[in-house]
Amino acid sequence: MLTISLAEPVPTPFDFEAAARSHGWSALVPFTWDAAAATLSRVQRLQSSGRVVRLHLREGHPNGSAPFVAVEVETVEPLTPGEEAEIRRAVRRMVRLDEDFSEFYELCAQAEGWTLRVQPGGGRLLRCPTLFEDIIYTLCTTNITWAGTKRLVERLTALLGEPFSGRDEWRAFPTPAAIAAAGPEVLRQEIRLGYRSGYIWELASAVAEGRLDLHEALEDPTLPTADLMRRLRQIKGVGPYAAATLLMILGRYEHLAVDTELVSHVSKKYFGGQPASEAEMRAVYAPWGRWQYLAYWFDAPD
DNA sequence: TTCCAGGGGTAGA
DNA sequence: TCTACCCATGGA
Repeated sequence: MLTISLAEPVPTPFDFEAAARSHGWSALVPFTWDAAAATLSRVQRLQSSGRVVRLHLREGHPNGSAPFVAVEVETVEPLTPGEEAEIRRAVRRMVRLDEDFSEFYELCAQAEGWTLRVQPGGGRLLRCPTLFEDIIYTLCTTNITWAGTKRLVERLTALLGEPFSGRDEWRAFPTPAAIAAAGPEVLRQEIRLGYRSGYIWELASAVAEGRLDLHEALEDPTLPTADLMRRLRQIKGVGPYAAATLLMILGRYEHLAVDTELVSHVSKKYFGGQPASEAEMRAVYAPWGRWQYLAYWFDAPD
């Protein structure tokens, strides 16, 4: 077994722990968060080669040099340059090293009467290495408790994910091809994805067969958000909540994901525990414009 | 037993 | 665009 160390440069300010932990994704396998070591780990199957590696990310502690994310790669064989490049891209995507939050920070500094829990360098919400994985995670958060979401993702990974170095307990998130090959009945009866089974199987099949290129269709920074929203809603199983969540994943924060958590928070904090209409709830965060998802996300409970 | 969860599709208006 | 109604599963 080899351990290869990489250092990925980060923008300033940057808060690694906030990036890893502000979003619930870090609690979904194959992510694990080690609080004592402040380390985010993930078993990862590299798309370029099919090799499965383990990644361990933590904050670099430079002596006078530029800050970085320290990446340890556990691998059975040395990495090719292509594999190393893929890992660096995955790290940059996961903790959003290429996203500019300066306007959001300025708004936070000027926002009187708001108590947003954002530290300098915060605001980054963890993503998966690929959009496909983010979409499956998101579909597993609809109409279910958070404990249920964790169970679904655990079973999906345990049954269909590829193990790292023969270790059953360390499996990568399943590929579209593995989910497609399993078929909707396995998803329904063994992984117990319920009514999500058909949606997830359809999406995985479309990606595996090359009928849908998620990166090409949805990760185009020049595409207007309204068009992105339309494309996301064409995915079966993606409704208003999931689409807004995925727009957040894509770095577009102008739509609120209205779910029971948001309803509960807004009712308690702004309406004295009384019910409010969706329009009234949206109006609370409307002043934040294209940053309203983050304003809600980091809004202090009371 | 019943309700409902970090909702969404479909049909019908 | 809005509203009923149905959809699987599991915890409370």
